[in-house]
Amino acid sequence: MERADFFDQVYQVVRLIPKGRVTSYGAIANYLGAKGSSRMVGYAMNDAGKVSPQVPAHRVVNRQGLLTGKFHFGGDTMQQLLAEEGVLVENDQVVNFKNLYWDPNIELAL
DNA sequence: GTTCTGACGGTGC
DNA sequence: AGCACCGCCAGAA
Repeated sequence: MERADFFDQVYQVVRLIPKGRVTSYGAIANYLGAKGSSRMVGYAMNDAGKVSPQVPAHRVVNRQGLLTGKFHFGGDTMQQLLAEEGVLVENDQVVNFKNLYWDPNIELAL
């Protein structure tokens, strides 16, 4: 069995997020089949800064497109990283979120 | 071993 | 339309 731990699965998907795109915790959880356990996804992101390679958790936002975990990045790091990729963030919220939304269930077409 | 929290989401009121 | 509560699963105290 692959040690495809739930956390590891999350990292894989997040790393597949194309530059300039964002996704939601629920979308990832849903893709992993853990629909409803979106909290686990966010919790997994807690280790995103210690796993290798670093997981672009800055591309993962909540359903509202709000950078809920920006505080965990240590300030506005998350917002700046997104800005570097062309994702405008205003008021801790992704601009044109629905337009930049990247759904693994669709893009990865499982 | 038990209890609580946690970077969310959906439904109910 | 906005606010509140409950539910999912796993790790940490």
